[in-house]
Amino acid sequence: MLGKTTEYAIRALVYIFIQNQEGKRPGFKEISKKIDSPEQFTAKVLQNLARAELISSIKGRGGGFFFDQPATPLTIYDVIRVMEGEKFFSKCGFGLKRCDGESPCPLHDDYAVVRGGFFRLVKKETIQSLANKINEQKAVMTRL
Amino acid sequence: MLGKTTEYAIRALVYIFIQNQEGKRPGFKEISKKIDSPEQFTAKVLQNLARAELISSIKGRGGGFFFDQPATPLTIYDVIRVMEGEKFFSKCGFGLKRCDGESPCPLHDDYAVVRGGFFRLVKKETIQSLANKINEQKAVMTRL
DNA sequence: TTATAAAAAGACATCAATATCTTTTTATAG
DNA sequence: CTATAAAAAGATATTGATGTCTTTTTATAA
Repeated sequence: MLGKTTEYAIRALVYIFIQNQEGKRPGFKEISKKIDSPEQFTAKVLQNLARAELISSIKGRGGGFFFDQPATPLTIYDVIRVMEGEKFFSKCGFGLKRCDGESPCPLHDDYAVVRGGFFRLVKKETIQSLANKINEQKAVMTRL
Repeated sequence: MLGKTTEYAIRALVYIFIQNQEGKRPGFKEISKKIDSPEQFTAKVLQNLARAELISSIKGRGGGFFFDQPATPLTIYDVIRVMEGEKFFSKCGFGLKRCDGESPCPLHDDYAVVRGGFFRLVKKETIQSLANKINEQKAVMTRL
């Protein structure tokens, strides 16, 4: 479904958010260790997230990654949009270049339902809500 | 969602099925033209589908691709399983190597619902049902 | 039995996603 | 001001998905 790069992004954001709650600003080495992702590649992903202004970063001693507005919910939808692009949510399931109610592919109607469910999911869940589940030990961050 | 290769496979199967209904056995050149896919690559995809016994093929003059048992429904699920592998349906949405009710990722429950919807879709729809929609002009095979 | 048509097979080629390595820039501590 | 810590940037590498080209095998028709 999502590319690895997007998965790293979501996991990294959740980890950063949780660390921020404790007043810390983790760096990419720590993050990659904790979310089980390749170190340098994670640095690139974090760079992209910072450029897209989903997070902020500070260079130099004591630097790291953090949320400027931790109270503002950041939906998984927003993360996917930044990482995968907008068309991710509209691509035809049958592979047609164009596909709509006017001249639909044979999967169009059923696929619209499933996609709608996915859309609601990523609009409902946020980095904050995922972090809460982990804080409340209703979910885990990693697993061997 | 699905890889291009799988999309070509599904479109090709639907086209072959429709042609078979008219007593014809299309070859890969005709198929690739009609489903808008690269010619040689489509030949490889068809080879794989034949090796997996989802279709049969005949070499030589008058040869081409066809369904041995056109009356036996072939689900989209079966096609995806052959093309993408079984794990396609169980991969964790958050990217964890293992993820289940015991120690779920923070997307687990919501994701299970969406995936369930997708699973029902691909188990319900078949090459035959897609072909019917096209025959009845309720859907189209390609679009520029 | 030879020419032809078609799929199968094998070898490459290209491109995007994923990943690593090195150098540069920036900030802070001492 | 110098050493150090950290992110940013640039260059390169690897891998898997996608795509092409050439040769081989198989079947049929004439």
